[in-house]
Amino acid sequence: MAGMTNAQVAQILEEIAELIEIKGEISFKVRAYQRAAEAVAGASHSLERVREEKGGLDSLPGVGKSIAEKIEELLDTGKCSYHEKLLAEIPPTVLEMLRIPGLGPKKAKMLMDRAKITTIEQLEEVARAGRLRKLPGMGEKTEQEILRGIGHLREYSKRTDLGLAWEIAGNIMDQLRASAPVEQMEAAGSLRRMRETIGDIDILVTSSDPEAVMERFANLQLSTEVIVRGPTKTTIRTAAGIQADIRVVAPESFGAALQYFTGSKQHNIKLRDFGVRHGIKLNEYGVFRVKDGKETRIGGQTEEEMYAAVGLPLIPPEIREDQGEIEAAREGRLPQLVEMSDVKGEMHCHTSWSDGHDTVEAMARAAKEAGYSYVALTDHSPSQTVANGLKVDRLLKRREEIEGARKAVRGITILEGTEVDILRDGSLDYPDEILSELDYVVASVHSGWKMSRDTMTERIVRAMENPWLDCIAHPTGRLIGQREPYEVDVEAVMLAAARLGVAMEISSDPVRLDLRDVHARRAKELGVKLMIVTDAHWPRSLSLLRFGVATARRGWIEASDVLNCLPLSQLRKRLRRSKVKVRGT
DNA sequence: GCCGTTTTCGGCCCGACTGTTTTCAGTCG
Repeated sequence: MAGMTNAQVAQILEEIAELIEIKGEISFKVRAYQRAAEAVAGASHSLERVREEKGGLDSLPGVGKSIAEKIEELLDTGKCSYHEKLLAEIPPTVLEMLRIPGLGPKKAKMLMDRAKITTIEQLEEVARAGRLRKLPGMGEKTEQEILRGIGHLREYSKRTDLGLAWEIAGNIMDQLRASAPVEQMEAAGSLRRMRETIGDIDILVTSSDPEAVMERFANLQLSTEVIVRGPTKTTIRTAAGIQADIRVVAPESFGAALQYFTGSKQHNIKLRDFGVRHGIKLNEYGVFRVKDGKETRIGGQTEEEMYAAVGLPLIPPEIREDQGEIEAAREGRLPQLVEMSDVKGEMHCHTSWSDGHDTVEAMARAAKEAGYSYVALTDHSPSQTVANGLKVDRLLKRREEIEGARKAVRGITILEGTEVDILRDGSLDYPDEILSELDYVVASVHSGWKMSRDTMTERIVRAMENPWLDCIAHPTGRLIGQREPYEVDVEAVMLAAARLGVAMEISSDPVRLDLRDVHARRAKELGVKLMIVTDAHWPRSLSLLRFGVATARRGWIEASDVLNCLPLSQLRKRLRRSKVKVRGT
């Protein structure tokens, strides 16, 4: 049993694409592997399940006979002989060289063939010696660009998390609005789709004076380097490392450009392909009817026009990932995605009784100001000594304070909750009689991360069998860019949640986003109800909700799938504990 | 290598910018 994850298989397919691109295979073959890699990475089932139960591997879009065979080999043996054969010709260090901005497959091949350069270190040495410029297609500027690119790669090799990218983009747009002649302005790209990490920030504007906008953008305070400076496009590197692009487009093309630059690439390819079949051409300037070789412009000012031209309703940016959204739009079954305003209460936050930074009353007031009608205070349980977890005596003292706050803060219901630890053996960190007295119990793993996959899965499922457990918090424990998820069979946990009526969280913290988008989508299929929460440790973190809602939207989640979109009375009836009480009394 | 409302063969999205070029290839999104 090789036990490869979808992500691992996707990475190998992606590597095959890069390797054959360096070899000089036709671009369509390269794209076929890239497309297959994306389909695998975005699949909502494990590849094993797709193979056994879901119509076979070649049912994935972009996966045919040949690639399906390679995936089978990977699943069965953990290796792919084609991949290994390619790696014997092109060392993996050459793939690392492709990460250098401005260095693509063609130059990599030339470097390998003409100068025996196969590592970043060799490349750096040759460039520093001023010998790179003597190679064909290279010059002094390319040499410098490559040296800069190597430096940058070392400094900032990772994508930026959604939270930071959102902040920087907001900052840039605020400054431009205040000091440049911009009219319409929107961030496009993966930021608009709210992906969990962002490669770079894309901003689109309309302006009567593009040059002034370019100039202002290039000179923003957070710009550390101007990488491209054209009449309608400028790219800067920001102090945080992430690059930002701005493009000025004509007002009549704003919708077309926004659609185009929002992507995803695969969504756009499919949409264009769909357009071509209807005699419609879409590009970043507009949408055109093509007849007898002549093009007539029929729209482009708004995104709605772009989609309408091919007979589709507007598809929300978060689901433009070529994961069935175009087909759904065509058949009139696009989901009505959950919105911020649908969320009626916060169901996971902390106070200064454990590791939060503010009092019960302050958190309640903050939740009320955020527009909520209820808030569950879920401080940690005793095992979380580092987080000042509450032993039973302090839990009871907190209860008194909550009762006081209920009188002091009107207009919001304060729920007495806990985030109880799931101990190593799967038991919970409070006795049942205590858990039964609370309004709400969310449980999570905070210790013993390095268990085997099976043991961890059993541990969590066992915890869920406790009838007082209402919800599982941040189910995979990952911290994006900092800590890998613990080994756990998410599918098995979700199946247990469906069986037992336990809800699962989407944690909105942009470092967590856990459950992630594809898991949320699968949870919905299985009938698992979700909670979108912030896990706030101080009042201002309540605003992180937007990232959790975005993640839910990326998972095709509707308000009816989310328990804390319900009014409190209905929420209470849907909590797992309500069923215990009915049976028990 | 994949795919099918024109197709089981012959297509496959397309434009901007840059650098190194004497007219265009490579990279990027």
